[in-house]
Amino acid sequence: MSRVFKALSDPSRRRVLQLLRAGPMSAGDLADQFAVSKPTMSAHFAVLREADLVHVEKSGKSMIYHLKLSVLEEALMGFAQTFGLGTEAVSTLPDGQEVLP
Amino acid sequence: MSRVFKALSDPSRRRVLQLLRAGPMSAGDLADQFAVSKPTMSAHFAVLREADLVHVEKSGKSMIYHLKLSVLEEALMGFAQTFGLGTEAVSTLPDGQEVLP
DNA sequence: AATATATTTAGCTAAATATCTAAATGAGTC
DNA sequence: GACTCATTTAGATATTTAGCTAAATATATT
Repeated sequence: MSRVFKALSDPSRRRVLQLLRAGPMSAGDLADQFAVSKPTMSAHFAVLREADLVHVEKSGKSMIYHLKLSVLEEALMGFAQTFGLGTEAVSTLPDGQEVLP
Repeated sequence: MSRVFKALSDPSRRRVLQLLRAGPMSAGDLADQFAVSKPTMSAHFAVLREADLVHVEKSGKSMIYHLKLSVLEEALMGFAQTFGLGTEAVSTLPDGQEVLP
C-alpha cells in the first residue's frame, strides 16, 4: 500500500499510468513522452513494477508495459473505503427519477 | 496531488488520518499512539498539513488536529475517476432485479 | 560474427526525508 | 514573574530519491 502511494506521488509516474490506460506500450515509446533521460524513466518503471501497478512482457527487443488497473483499483478504492468513501450509492438515473420500492 | 499521495505513502501518516476519522485529536494524544518521538510526529503532522489533509485549531496549550475528509475524497476519488474507477453504477438492487428502461 | 537497437545497470551528485536530542516558543498556573 | 506542559524548531546524521552519463546486456539484423 505504501509502495502504491509512493509510486503515485510522482507526476511522471502518474502520467505513465495514464498513458497505459489506452493500452500496452513499450518502454521506449513511453519514455519518448517525457523530457527526462531513458535511464531515469527506467527507474520510474521499476518503481511502478515494485508497486505492482504494471506488468511487463518481453517482445523481441522491446519491453511492453501493461497497466494493472485492478491493482490500482484495489489500492485506491480499498483505502478510500476505510474512510467510508467511494461506496455511496450515486444515482445515475435522470434527475428526479427514482427506483421505486 | 503529489503532496497528497506523498503524505499517504507513509503508514504512520495514514494511521494518523484513520485516528482522526473518529474525531479531532490533539498533537500529543495523536503522538502517544506512535512509537517515535514527538518531534518526529510533529514533522509528520507538517506533511499532512502541507497536503491540506488536516486542519489545526489552537486550543489552550494544545493543537487540535481535524481530518479534512473532503480533501482526501476529492484527491482520491478525483484521481480514481481519471481511470474510470469508482463511479461504476454498482447495483444495490436484489439479485436478478433491474431498473427497467 | 559484427552491428544496431532497446532497455537496464552502475556509479555519481544533489536534494529530500525520517529520525534523533536539545533548545525554543506559547499558553496556562502558582 | 517563575514554572510547567504542549508543541514546534534547530541542528545533526543516515537513508532514499531523482536525475545525469557511461557502460553493460539482450535481441535482431546484416
